[in-house]
Amino acid sequence: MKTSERILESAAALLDAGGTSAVTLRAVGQVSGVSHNAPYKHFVNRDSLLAALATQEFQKLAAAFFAFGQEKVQPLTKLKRALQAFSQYGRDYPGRYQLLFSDPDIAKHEGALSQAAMASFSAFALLVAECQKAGALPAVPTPALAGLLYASVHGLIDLEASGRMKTEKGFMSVTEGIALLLKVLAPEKNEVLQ
Amino acid sequence: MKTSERILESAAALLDAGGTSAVTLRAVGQVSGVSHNAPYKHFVNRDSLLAALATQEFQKLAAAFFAFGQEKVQPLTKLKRALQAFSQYGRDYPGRYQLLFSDPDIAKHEGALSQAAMASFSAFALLVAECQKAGALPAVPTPALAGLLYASVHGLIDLEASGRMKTEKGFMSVTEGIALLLKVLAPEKNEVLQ
DNA sequence: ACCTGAACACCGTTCAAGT
DNA sequence: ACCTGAACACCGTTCAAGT
Repeated sequence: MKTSERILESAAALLDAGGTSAVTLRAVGQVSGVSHNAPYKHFVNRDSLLAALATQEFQKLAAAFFAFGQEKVQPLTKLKRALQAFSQYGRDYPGRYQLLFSDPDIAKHEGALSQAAMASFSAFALLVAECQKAGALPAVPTPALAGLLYASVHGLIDLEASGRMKTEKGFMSVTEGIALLLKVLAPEKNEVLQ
Repeated sequence: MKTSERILESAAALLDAGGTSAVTLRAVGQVSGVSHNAPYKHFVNRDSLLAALATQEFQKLAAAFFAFGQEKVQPLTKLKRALQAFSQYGRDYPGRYQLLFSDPDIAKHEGALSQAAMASFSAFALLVAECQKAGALPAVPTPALAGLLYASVHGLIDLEASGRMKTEKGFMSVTEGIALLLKVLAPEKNEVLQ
């Protein structure tokens, strides 16, 4: 395994274990079995290392969305599975999820990272478009509908993780939120919601 | 003006100008006209200073939501104004917004901060409940519906800021997203959407 | 080509001392 | 009670040197 791959792997592990502040070049070096500035031989600096990691993760996400599109099931089932996998990713890899979707420094990057992020959203939008064609989602502009779904699920994941939706009376889970959203979005409510 | 207030004000300014990493105690001290460790006389450490700032901001947000509830207009108009103000806050004070809703270290805090965050969401949920009573929103459980709305708007703000919803074909604005969500949520679609 | 170790500037935090 | 300045450990980054 190449050193650069080991460095990315170490960074991902540290990120999920202790958040972005735990990803110090010294810790990355130690976990990877190299010195604290060996990473500079593979990435221009710490920020660039994190950007490379984010790019890789966005590519995985796009591939996962694409794979759901290939399954031989109803379009709405594909979309539900994709949404489920999306929220599961946020739960399993909170550090990486935060890096991809809520890190302002990472968000500034153009080029490969931005391209990979766009590709992820485009792959997701394809699933939405397919549902619309099948009449399972309303015939509004696809980018708007896909954006709303993407944003809502992200918001649910983010707020669930931060506990910002708790009240005295109750709170909301990501799964419930997605179910409610799909329910209100269904053109024929009684048919789609079992 | 008390030193502790000046410190919080300086921290807020630095936060919006350069993100959380720009809020160093040395910079806060300099902007406040005190030494780099005077903050320790008012807050136990840097994290606690940021938590105090977040608490203050959540209280402002809760007060703003409450104020919209007092206006003499239709319930749905109150809600729309509140959502509009919410997204405007995210645009005007990106650093503070990120601190309140997407900072994992801040999210861990219990006590006053957690209480203030819950109070903000509760105040928002009241506006949603009023819309439901007036028949302007569906009669599903209020925490679920309020949570979905809160999460969706947060997701739209967050993804718009990070540019994660762009595609080759188009992208989505917060305002459009809110409008679309309220449109699909309206029980009598034709009536509510003008 | 890839890596190491020393060095530098910066930061959070602690501590002794000042009014 | 409130503040300051020195000091310490840690971090990103640079640089000269090693294979």
